[in-house]
Formats: sequence, C-alpha cells, structure tokens
Amino acid sequence: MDSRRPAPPPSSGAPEPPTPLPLAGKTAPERADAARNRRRILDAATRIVARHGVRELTVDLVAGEAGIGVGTIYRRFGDRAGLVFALLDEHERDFQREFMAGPPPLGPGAEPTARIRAFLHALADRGAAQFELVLAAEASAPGARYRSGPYAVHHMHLVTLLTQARPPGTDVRFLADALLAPLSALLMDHQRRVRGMGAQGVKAGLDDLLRWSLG
Amino acid sequence: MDSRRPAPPPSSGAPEPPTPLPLAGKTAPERADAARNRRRILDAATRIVARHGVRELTVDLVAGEAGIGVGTIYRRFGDRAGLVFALLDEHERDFQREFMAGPPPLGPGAEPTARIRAFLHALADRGAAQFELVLAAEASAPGARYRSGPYAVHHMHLVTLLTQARPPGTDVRFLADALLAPLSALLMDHQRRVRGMGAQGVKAGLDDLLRWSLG
DNA sequence: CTTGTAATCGGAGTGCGCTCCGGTTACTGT
DNA sequence: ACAGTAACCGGAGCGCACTCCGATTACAAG
Repeated sequence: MDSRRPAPPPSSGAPEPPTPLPLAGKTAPERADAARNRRRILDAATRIVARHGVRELTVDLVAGEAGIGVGTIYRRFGDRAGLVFALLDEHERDFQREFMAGPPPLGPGAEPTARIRAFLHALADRGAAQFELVLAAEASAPGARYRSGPYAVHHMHLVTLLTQARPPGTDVRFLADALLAPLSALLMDHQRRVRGMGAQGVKAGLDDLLRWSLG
Repeated sequence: MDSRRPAPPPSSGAPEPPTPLPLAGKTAPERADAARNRRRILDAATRIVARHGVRELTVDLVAGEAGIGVGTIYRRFGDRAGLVFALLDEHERDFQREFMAGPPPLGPGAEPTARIRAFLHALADRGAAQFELVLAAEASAPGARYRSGPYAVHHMHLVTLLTQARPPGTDVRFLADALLAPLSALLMDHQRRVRGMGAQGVKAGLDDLLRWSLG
C-alpha cells in the first residue's frame, strides 16, 4: 500500500491497452518485449483454460507454459484476477461497443428505461454465457469485481441512464450499484445451485424489480 | 466434494450449536473435549482480533494461541470464513431474536412493508457497526456470504415478508436476493472508499429503491 | 557505436489456507 | 471394570498466490 516501482498495476482490471476507461490518463507506450510477453501470457492462459478449465489456471502453470517467470505476470496483470479479467477483455470491449454505439434498445436511440432493461438483460446473458470465466474472475480476489475496469464502465453507463430516467435528487450512484449487485456471478452461481434458477429466472426477476422501480 | 469423515462441517456458517436454522436436523451432542476446544478457539480468536485486528487472524496463530492443532479448527469451523462467522454469531443471534420476536417495526406487529424497511436498515447499521468482522467474513472465501447460515435466515425472513407484501406470481426468492445484494460488506466497502458513502447513504438509497418497489 | 539508465525479467523464497493420517481419547454395551 | 469403536486431536506437509531483488535488456542521447 505504498509507493514503490514506477508503474505497478494500480489493481486488477486493465493496466495498459485494454478497457479504455475514459478516465485513464496517458501512459508511456509498452516496450516491445513487454508486449510480446503479454501476448505469450494471454495465449498460454487461453490454451490452459481450453484444455483443463479455469480451475487449473494457476499462475505458475501459465508462467511455465508461456516460458517466462511469474514476476512478469504480476507486473503485467497485478494479480490472478487481473489475468482472468484480461481474458474476458475481448468480449467486454465488444459488449461496450454494443451498449455505447450499437443499435437500440441496447444502444442509443431508445428510451432510458428500455435501455436500462436491455442492458441488465444483456449483462445477465453474458454472465450466463461466460459463466466459468466471470465466476473465476470474481472469485479470484475478494473485491475483484468492484475494482475491475468493466464494473466501473457498467456503473458509469447506468448512472448516465438513471439520471435521465429518474427525477433529480435521487442517489443514482447507489441505485446503479444496487441494480448491478444481483448480477454478481457469485450470486448467480448460488441462485443456480441452491434455487435452481437460470439466466431466464434472473431476467424475469429483474423485470419485476424494474417494473416497480421505473414504471 | 465427496463423502469422507463422519461429520465434516457441511460448509461455513455454523456446524453445531450456533444459528439454529429451522431446517437443521438432530445431530449427536458435542463431546466434552470438543466443546472445550471450541471455546478455547473462540476465545483465542477474540483475543487476537482485539489485539491485532482481523487482518492478523491467521489460522495458525489462533491454533498456537489456543494451544491446539490447526486440524481441530478446521473440524470445528470448516474454514477460515466459518471461524469468523462464528465470531459474529452472538450478535447474529441477538439480531435474529429482534426481527423474529422483538418490538415493531422490526418485529411482528407492523405492516410487512415497514418491517422490510426496518430490516434492511438494521442490516445496514449492523454492517457498519461490525464492519471489520463482516468484511473479513465475506472476504475469507469466494462465496462465503451466500453459503453462510445467517444469509439463509435473512433470505427466508425476507421471503416471508415479501410474500405478504407483493401480489402472488412474483418471484419473491429472487427479490429477496436482490434486496440483500446491495448490503454485501464487500460492496459497502467499495462504496465507502470510492464513493465516500456511509451507512446513512446506503439507507437513504435503499429507501429510494423501496419507495418505488413497495409504494 | 557507445554509454547511461530506467523499465523489464525471472525464479527462489515467503506466508497462509487447508488436508492427511497415525496416535489418542471419550463414550457405549457387556 | 473393560473392551470396542467412533469421534477427536495434532502438526507435518502441500499447493498456490504473491513478493523481492540482482541480472538483463530495450531504447535514447552523444
């Protein structure tokens, strides 16, 4: 928790090129060997996940497969959670494009309430589709989800939409967190296993919640 | 994930005497030495938390302080999260008494909507008061919160109240999860640190959410 | 090309949660 | 009392995330 090296990844999420995060200031471009190693790490990790599943994705194994040291992985990705989030990053960027510039109702052009609903539904579907990876990412470190780049982006997007949909004076930042909270992979996993509830049930439940909340 | 010893704690939460959990079947009473060791462990853990804080609460340290082996701790409490939940158990039982048999609006006698509101507010206050411990408990293991005894009790209580407050056909089980989700210590920690929001803000936000949801 | 230097690399080392299993101890039936 | 047995105890050992720091290398200035 103190200053040390020049650029230790602030936390998990996306140190350099991924998830552009409007609030990320300029940083020196990546050195050639560093970029090469990032690719090696990502490729090795992808290979291991495809072959043995996310559970076997240990940092030492990735380092061995990539032919580098574990220190390099930590410099690039901060921690194990950061590595898994990086694996999800490609899909994440597609998703971000869809809700920021894609066709309605997910993209601009529809009513804010409709966009909110579409956004939450998309998040539920995505959570179901990439279940293993998302779950592993959120389970890697205690607060990984909230510290991740994608969460900040999703939260900001919801805040924007809610500001348009709700009367002024309401705490849209809390509301955004509250709407995102039921979509945690950890919770969806629990609902799936204990309550036998899938993505459909989650979406239906969210509709109930929104019907009351947003008319 | 397979059958092995006679009685390995089903998970974290409360293996034997704590949190009565209406659905817990009869189990053989605890042996004398086992009970004695549970007390020693709990006392040692309490002492360590008081002296060094929750962060220093390592299983090895507790074992050393209690003068027993680590295996005993794992037999009694399942995992580190179970131990921390056990530390919270005394307050938890008081809290359960209050909302099940205490005075309104938390206890029976008030309108379901009022009870729901009081219950969520109490949960927020409790999360703020016992913050360190609750946070440590939820952060100990990935899904610890949902697997814990207290969560099951809180969920069941909300389901009961929501069934009375909402028209039939709505998925009250999902709704209960969704209302509990924003009260996760992990999320409250994030809101506190990143958004500068305390228990007051959380309660106000919940009121917004409920005002729309429940009239 | 040479040199300076700051970012990068690598892997041995550390701490901690958790498991395993041989030895021990508390209850039950005779 | 006295076995028999089922539960319990303890601590060495394991796997894995993460750190530390001396050696190495990429890039820029002269």
